[in-house]
Amino acid sequence: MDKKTVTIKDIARMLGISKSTVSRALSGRSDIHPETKQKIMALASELHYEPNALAINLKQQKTNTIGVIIPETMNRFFAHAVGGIQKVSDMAGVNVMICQSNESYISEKNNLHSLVSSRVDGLIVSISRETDRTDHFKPIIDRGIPMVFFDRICQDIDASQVYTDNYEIAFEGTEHLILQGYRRIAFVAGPQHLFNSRNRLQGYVDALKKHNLPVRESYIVHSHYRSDKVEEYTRYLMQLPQRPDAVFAINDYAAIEMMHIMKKSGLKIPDDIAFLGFNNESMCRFVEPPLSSIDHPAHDMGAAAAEILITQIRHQNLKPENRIIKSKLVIRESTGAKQVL
Amino acid sequence: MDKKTVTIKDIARMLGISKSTVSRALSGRSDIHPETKQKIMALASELHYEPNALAINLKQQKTNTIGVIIPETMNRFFAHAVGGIQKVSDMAGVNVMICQSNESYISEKNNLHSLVSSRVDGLIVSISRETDRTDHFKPIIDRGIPMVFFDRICQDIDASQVYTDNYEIAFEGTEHLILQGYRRIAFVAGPQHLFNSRNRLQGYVDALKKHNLPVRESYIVHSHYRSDKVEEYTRYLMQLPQRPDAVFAINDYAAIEMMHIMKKSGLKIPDDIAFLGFNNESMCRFVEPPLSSIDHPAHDMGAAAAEILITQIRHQNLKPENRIIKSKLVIRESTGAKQVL
DNA sequence: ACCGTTCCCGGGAACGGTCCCGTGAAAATA
DNA sequence: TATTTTCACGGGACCGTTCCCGGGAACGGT
Repeated sequence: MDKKTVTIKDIARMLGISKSTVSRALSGRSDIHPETKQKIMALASELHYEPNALAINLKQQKTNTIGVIIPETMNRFFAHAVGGIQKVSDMAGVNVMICQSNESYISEKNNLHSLVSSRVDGLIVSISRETDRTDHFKPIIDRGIPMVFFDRICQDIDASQVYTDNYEIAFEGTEHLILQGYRRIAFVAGPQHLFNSRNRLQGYVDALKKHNLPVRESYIVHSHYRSDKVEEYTRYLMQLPQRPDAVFAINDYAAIEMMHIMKKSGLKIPDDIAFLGFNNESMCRFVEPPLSSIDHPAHDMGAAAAEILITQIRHQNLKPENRIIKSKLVIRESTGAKQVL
Repeated sequence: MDKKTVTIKDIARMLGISKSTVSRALSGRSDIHPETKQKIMALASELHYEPNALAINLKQQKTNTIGVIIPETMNRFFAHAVGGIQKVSDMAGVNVMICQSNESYISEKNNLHSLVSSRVDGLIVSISRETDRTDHFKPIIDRGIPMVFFDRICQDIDASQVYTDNYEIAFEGTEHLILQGYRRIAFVAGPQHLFNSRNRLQGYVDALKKHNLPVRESYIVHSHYRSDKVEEYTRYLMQLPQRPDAVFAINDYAAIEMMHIMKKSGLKIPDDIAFLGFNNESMCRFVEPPLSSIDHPAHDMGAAAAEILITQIRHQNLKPENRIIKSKLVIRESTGAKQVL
């Protein structure tokens, strides 16, 4: 019934010894008589002693904790990336603090300050869709705090980056649609200040060019990653004079919802129109028809980011590393060959 | 290029004043000359001073942070619950540290100690599927640290609880199937040491009894929440001499995968067999046919848990509160009326 | 008997803040 | 002018640890 939390000093007092000795016993250092250690350990566990991490971290000048800032925890891609981060961190015995920016620049900045204030040993960041500058990261990197960006990276900054071969895979996906016989391929793009989105769009454009297909502005939809706009731009695409016969969407959610709307309007998939998504969410397998998608290695990216960060924390002054994780095109029925009329 | 992090003492030295004064300026207290304050603030922002949260929290004996332990961040239910927690916490200006137990008792215990060591002001917990005892929570509650359990709650402990009306909604769901004409209703149950799972199963059983239907053990599958067993028990149910004509599954993932397997085997849904899930995941709308489900108010539960916890932190010694959040049956085509032969 | 080691342990500064208390000067009041 | 009040700031203990340093006891070797 003692509301007071027990400290090392309490244990010392109760045992009539100094706090130095207690500290030695609890932190498993040498220079301690086995019997004394035994007594200390026994009392500590009896009193449910919990070391004060704040005091330890303050004294040690490190927290054994890494900070993670992602746009959204509810987004499956980031949830899986966090899974990868956690897995690697757990094995290395480091703690993880997760913050979400809710796709807001202000929140991202607040999270950043909060984590730095908590003296995390390093940071893993995937920037928000609003973030179009990097001045908030600069002073932190200058301070020597290791930092790794992943997926939504920041090119113009001197830090490690983990990302996928967006250009190549977008090219490959588009080419797949072309080879299946589709010619009027629409593209649902992400925010163009993001490195990823730009690269994906470029991959799409270049694949069209390679096959001498026209690049029509009207076929490129700017979704800004907003799920509440899907219906709007789906209707837009459907009522174009030359309706697209394929859609390459920035993520599976958009693709699935578009597919659903078009199906209800009587279009046959993949005969009338094909769909290709991004992320390879588990539900791709279960929708009708199963959705082809780009397998975006979220878990591996998170794991890679954590690996790089932890080695950078352990070995000072390593130079930034860029690591590219390969994506994979997963073909299902939604991009089955176009019906030849 | 100064690797050293700047402290309050550095600022004091550079300005030729005492650290007390600097502290007063930065923490926005009174008793400070405006001009002095101005100078301090200017230098602080120039040097990118970041207060050391460890030192502050150590001195203040509180961290303004709550700890959250959930089984899995990748699980959409918990991801949404965390969303609710974050929302309420953000508005109240408190930080959130999230840990996942990976459905393991050991990890849960480690997370708990880690958070208590970090001196969180309170805890929100949803226990792992392995956790069948509560002795690790007791000493923490005795210490006076506020704690709120949600969804996967711990009945035999003197702490606040937030959960849904599992019994009632399972009853209602089962009754819905019966009223639609289904008679041989299988149930995919969760681990029976969990309060929720027991209540849901009981609701199912009582609904059958109310309508004078037999409760057959062979129709009750124990999934232990393991997604890798779905195919196995689906096959089991399909080859029963009296194949079920409806399945009430513990979650949507299981329901959707079962539906997929049965469809491939040529069964018609909902004519041959109906499906009812749990959680109302977004993909329920997009599968074929759309899956009826129980809308489990994840976000609201998280928000409620955070609300209760924060008021308990702010006002000492409140008595534990139990809050029940209502679930809702969402009817779609997968439980359309049974074909009358 | 003396000295060097080894083994345990205690004292106390330090980590970076907060906050109580004290104090000198200026301002207000008598 | 003398006294009180206000204002602005400094000194220093404290939060709970770690860790360096120093020292006494026991012990072995000469």
